Amino acid sequence: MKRITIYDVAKEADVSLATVSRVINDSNVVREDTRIRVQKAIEKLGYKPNAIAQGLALSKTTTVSIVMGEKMFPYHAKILNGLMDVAKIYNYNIMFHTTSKGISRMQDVIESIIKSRVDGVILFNDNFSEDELEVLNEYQIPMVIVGSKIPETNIANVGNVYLDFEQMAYDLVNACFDKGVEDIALVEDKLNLSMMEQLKNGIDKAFEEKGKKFEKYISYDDSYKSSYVFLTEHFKKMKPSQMVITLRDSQAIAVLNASIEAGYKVPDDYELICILNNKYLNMVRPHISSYNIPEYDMGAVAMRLLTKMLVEDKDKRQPLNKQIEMTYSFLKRASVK
Amino acid sequence: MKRITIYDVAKEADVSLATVSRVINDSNVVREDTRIRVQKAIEKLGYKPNAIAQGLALSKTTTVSIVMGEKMFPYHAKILNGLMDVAKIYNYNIMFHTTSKGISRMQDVIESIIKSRVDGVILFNDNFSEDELEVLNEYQIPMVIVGSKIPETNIANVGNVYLDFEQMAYDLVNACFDKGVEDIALVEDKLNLSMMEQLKNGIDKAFEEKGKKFEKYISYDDSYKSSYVFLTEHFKKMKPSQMVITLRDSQAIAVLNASIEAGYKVPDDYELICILNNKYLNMVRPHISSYNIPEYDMGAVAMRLLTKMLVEDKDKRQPLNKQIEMTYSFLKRASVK
DNA sequence: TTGTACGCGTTATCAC
DNA sequence: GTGATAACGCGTACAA
Repeated sequence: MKRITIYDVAKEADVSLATVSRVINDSNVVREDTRIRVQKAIEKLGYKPNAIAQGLALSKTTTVSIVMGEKMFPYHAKILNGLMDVAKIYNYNIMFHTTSKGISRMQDVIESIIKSRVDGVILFNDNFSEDELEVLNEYQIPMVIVGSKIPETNIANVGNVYLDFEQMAYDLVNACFDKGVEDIALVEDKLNLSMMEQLKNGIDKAFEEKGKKFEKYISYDDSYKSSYVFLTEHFKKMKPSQMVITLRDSQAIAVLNASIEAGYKVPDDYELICILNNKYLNMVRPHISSYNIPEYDMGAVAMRLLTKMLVEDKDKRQPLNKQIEMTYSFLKRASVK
Repeated sequence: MKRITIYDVAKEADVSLATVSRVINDSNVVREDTRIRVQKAIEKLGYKPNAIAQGLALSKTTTVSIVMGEKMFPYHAKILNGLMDVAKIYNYNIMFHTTSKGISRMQDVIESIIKSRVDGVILFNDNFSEDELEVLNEYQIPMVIVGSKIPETNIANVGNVYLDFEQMAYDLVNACFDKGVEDIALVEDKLNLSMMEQLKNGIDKAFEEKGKKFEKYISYDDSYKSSYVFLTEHFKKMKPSQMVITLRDSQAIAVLNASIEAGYKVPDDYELICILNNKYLNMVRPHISSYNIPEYDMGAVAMRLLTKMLVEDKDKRQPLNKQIEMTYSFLKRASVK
């Protein structure tokens, strides 16, 4: 079966291809009866415009790339839903790229993004360097980084939709101080080191202001099969801090299980908070406290920001605010007093 | 900054664009010194071939679409990893589409797949009808369906990488019968009705062969906030079956929590199995038994099959086996005796 | 080995 | 309102 083109439709409807093109693109200069004739021809032949040819002719692909660490999949699910839903509204196609840790595959991803001539890029703040942003910037590809706050940069055309995790941690620690809780631990998550750093910065700052030094950053090397295995050992030797903070459910539940099996009780012996919320925190006993993060909205806002950036050139009325901070709230559950 | 094209490179290297094209595509007919000259020009100008134009010239986009239900993201993460890794090996780009339940957005997805002129499609066996496959087939788009077994179809160009969930359930129930366990329940999962049906078919078949009828299909309507809420009520009124089977972790953990809180003990009072494995099954107590499903491999095999199908026309040596059944094994954990 | 010219399927700018 | 025709950027027979 021959791929049918705009020429075939033109012949079938006995018009020129220009007219067919007009019908496709809803140009209102075409007479009603010819429009109908063309529509019928399109129907009859099952014609679908070739987006590739359109892309070439318009220098616009109506496609945006999304780049995500391959292990972050389950954790970014809701953000992705937000991204996809808004993309659908604006009729954007999505090219999806994953980066694997270790070997810097980010280079390859960037390469294919540039070759694909996508109109814009959404980056998760997992794993990329400023240099890599610089490359995308040279090729004039607008991008939005979603997740955590990125450092000040002089790269143009970069948006950022974020939560201020540093502030979150800072406030949390100060709230602890107010309650007289000063023995605070933070469990490392190797999957998202940039977020860990921001949390740690916030905690450090709070401690410093108190004239103290934060020293309970719980880290472990890869020789442990899992954080649970490590923590089981850990709690044999020492008791949990008064307040234990983790980033993801896995670490939180590992802390909970390991400590319970070591004879500790939550929240009587210590309190536990997991920064990133998900349903599993409610499936364990006691339920683990967390933060209500507007994940879906972050995705939706990020994609909407990107679409705005894509039309910014043509539509230079007012400067676009490209730094959007999202808000959160604390979800108090049984794991804290 | 002007988008630089193959012409710019040609001028810079003082050759024709044909030669540049040859260098890009590793044609070995080009002399070494001119190749180097061209390479240098490419470097200097930062030229990246326009994949859109290539796609138009070659009628080939080197892109495949992946279609998935938007809620299935966390559950298909590993399959997706397999898909992405193999796609990367073959240098395929990925267009990502999600379908939402309710309003049949699948139509829109198919529309954009056709327009995009992707070379092939990977479909998760979540939510699509035979009619929709038929449309893709009319447009000659090779596709591979991954997940569960699809019914016999006379649609050409369809591959299937699957687990035989019906057989799995059938074998499981018979194993129960052998142990004298005949009171078996299956908890519904509305997120994946096609898999549920296959499981139910297997159970029905085993019961029928025993001259009995399977009647404990535990279903609940959407008025319940969650399966946990429903099950909490449920176990107040009746005790768990000897063997409870669920599809996903959420239901399994809901059963576990609700039953424990109702005073039952696992596996003493009843046994529990969750078909789809994941790490959370090991985070609850007791650990929930499950099946070891080669998810990553399913993705990898599916993508590899698709790439083979894409070159099949040119390379018609032997018929390709497009029905690939994957194997699984039982993961016995503390939730069974 | 290299260059010329055409085709890939559209959109947009002209004329008419 | 409609129809030629030149882009868009590249691959590739064919010619040189």
